[in-house]
Amino acid sequence: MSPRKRSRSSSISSSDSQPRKRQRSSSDGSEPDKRLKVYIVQAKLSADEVASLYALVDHHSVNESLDFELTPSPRDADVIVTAVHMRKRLERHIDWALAKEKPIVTPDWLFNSVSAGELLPCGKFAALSELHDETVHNCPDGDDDSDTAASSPPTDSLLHLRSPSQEPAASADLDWKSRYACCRASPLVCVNQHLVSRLAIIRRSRELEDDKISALSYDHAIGMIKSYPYELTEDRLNEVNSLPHIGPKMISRIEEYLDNGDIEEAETIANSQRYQSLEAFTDLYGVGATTARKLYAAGCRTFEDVERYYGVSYEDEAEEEADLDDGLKTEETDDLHLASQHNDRASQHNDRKPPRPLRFAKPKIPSITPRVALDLRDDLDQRIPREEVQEIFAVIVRELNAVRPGCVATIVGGYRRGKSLSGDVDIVIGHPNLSPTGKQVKGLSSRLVERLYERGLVTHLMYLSGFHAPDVTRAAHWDALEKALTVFVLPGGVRRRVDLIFAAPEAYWTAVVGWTGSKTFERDLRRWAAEQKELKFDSTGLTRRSNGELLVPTSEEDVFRLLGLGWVPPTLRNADA
DNA sequence: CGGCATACG
DNA sequence: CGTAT
DNA sequence: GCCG
Repeated sequence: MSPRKRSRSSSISSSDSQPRKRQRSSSDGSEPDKRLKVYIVQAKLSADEVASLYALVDHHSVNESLDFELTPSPRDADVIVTAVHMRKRLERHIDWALAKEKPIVTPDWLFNSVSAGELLPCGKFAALSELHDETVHNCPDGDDDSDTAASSPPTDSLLHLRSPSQEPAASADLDWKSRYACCRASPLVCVNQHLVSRLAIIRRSRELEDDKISALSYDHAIGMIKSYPYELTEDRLNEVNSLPHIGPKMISRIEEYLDNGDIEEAETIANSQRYQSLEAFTDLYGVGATTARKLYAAGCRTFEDVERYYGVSYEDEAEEEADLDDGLKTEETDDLHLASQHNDRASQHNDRKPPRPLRFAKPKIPSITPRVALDLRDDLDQRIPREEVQEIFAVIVRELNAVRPGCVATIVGGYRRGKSLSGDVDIVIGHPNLSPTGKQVKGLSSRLVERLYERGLVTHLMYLSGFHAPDVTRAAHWDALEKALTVFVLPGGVRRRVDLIFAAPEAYWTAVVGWTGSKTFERDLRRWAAEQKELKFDSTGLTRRSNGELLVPTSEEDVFRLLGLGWVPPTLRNADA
């Protein structure tokens, strides 16, 4: 019942000079330095909103005049933040009786409180009108006086929130002439997108033909053009010619494009049987460029050929199969009772209908085999609309909270960069309240995946990992990251690739940055860290090259700060074609 | 002329 | 060799 | 294929 009164004002913060405008009216003083516990209902929040809110709470968890902390359970919360506005919807996350005892506010309350530098009255931010009065009464700011004082600067929080379209201003020191993609603004679609798409064909061909270095050069050139802010014309050629990563070869490509509206080699490649076949084969999970070339060399041109190839080889031709199997991943993980691999003929039957628990053993989650990959292709090659990404995310968050309440999750990958259609769903899951070294982190991945499998939501497990730090100094954090690459399906839906990345608290923000992409953006982040800052950046974190010191960012912006980089919003990290 | 991101199964 | 960004 |  009693709303927690914050009584902390003895801040070490130097920026604390400003007297608090609004004193705790009823400072019962009994509460010693209690931080304001915030529970965030993730439902109906976009990945960016969740990330922003988390950043906000996290950033203001120490050393600020406002100090928040995340709480795993709504029961312990001093305030509940949600974008849900309907009772029914909220009841799926919070018991109604409990809800009546708490202030239930919109994310704007948090944002505006932070910009105002004080806890604002809740009245204007009640998430459910039905609970307006309770919210006002339980508000952690002064006691009541609902909306009167809210004349402050409430609206239009300066802080970023909302959908990816309403990003915060990109920082001023972005420079489209930089040789690092992480210093430039790369929109999803650029003004010279058609040229980019032509170069991307050549790039892809180089990759399929195992010319990685040439492919890399095209990646760099494409990245430069993606962030070049003007439409390319003859009179801009000089300028473009002086850009990093644009050399003689690229310039000649561009000139040809300006002259003819296309690039001949790109056309030729795109029309070639070989390119089309290789491209198609690599759509199969587990088939990369090398295997694709092998299949082509073996005479395959279409999926039917591949189907026949594997089908035949599985039934009858053991020898021929051995060759290709080398290129297809298959290893058993004991942890999770993976189904036996394709080498085990007996497992071939259970492809399509997974969740049939065997009587005596724990159910085994089917893993990837060439046969499975062929069966999954029809589903997995369909792209995923943003709405469904959110739906999948909601389900995962729901199940996650059943397995371990209080986890924080955010959608990363292409979705976060603003793509309207995604190839898969990438979710970074944090454990804000688990101790870094605690065992509670470990195994969360398998427990969640098992649960999803039992409920028929996960049909296959392509990959599962714990994390092993390469560095001795990180021995204590050897389980800082776990990955589960799954095939996920909503009831009656299309099967989708869903990647779950579990990050220990100290690795959370680097994991978010690392998994938001794009690929070229990430490579350049690492190059920048190494070449310009003597830092090492990987998904587990940032380390100082000299002494191996692990730097722990407290927000996504902090990652950029620590790297000495200006902020690049996720939607401007689309350095790839 | 060496290097090009980084790690894991 | 494959996977991920 | 381009950079330092």
